[in-house]
Amino acid sequence: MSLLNCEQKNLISELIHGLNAAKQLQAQIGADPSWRPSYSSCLTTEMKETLLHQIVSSYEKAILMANGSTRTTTQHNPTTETVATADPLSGKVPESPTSIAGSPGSEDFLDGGSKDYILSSKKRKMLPKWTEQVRICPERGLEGPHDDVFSWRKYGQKDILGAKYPRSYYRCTFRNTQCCCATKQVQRSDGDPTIFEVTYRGTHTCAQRNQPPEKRESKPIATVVNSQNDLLDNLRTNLTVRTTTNGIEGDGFSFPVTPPFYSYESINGDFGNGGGTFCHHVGSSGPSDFTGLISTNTSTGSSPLFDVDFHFDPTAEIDTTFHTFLHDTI
DNA sequence: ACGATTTGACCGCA
DNA sequence: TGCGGTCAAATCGT
Repeated sequence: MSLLNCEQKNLISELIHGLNAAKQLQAQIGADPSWRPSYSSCLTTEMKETLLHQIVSSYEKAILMANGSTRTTTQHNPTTETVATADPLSGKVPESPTSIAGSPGSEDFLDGGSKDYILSSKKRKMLPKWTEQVRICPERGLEGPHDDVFSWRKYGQKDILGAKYPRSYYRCTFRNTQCCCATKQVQRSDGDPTIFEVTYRGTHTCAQRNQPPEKRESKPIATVVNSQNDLLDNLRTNLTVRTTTNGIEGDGFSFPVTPPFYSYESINGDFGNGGGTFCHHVGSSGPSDFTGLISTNTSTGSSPLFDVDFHFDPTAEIDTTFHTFLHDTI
């Protein structure tokens, strides 16, 4: 498989990941009671907000991947933090998560043994990194936040200086078989033992995320109370969606920087300054169709990443909107 | 037998 | 040189 095709595959996977989160949210709002009924009993408002965040994260990662796949150079940034703040189109662009993680077929994974470790040691620093604070449900016990939908394999544990609890290291179960180099670190909070800080590195390139959640090994016992993704936050800030109707350019909008990302508001197309909502309420008379160009703000102008035919229904729920995006862009 | 976990050792970086 | 991250052999569980 070529690198490009692999990145396209990952892009689709990312979008599907978001779709699955949207479906879970759909179940929570009662639109689809058949979706994981056992899961709903443990969900709180915070968890629903988390699902919303997963949707926007997948959406943003997909955009970032699409941006990365359009470039032919393999410029590396020295640190993850630099990646998070780089201008996606200025030439100082970060590797897309897919490229950073190393696609199957890239030189990272053609090497084995100690050489792979030596190489990955440097490249690991360039992996996208974000941290979530996960609170375990007391009724499920204190065995740890093994709640996310991916299958992880523990490969180490360390006592951390100044920390009351040891830090556990996990990698994707399919690291070897599917060249998925996603890792996570889990450490229990000193202050509140019911809270685990989970630091993720790299995005999953394995097939896990393509599977419906009920088919994965999943123990939904935790509630994410806060999450941060520096890379995607910056991308969100720099994103603007330009809209046109019948070739006439309309008001653009940006993605909100602070939650609620998806709360629906009737703001009649005012999405300026990043303070609007994702759902574009074109008017009060009903559903409207228009074409959206997703681009990034740069000093040298914007380059469209997608030509997207949106169909926004002002009465629709967010998952419908995201679903529409998936169907219209792939 | 095979996969997952544990744990001491090793390595790179600040 | 100490700390964090990872390796890999030993051990455990199914």
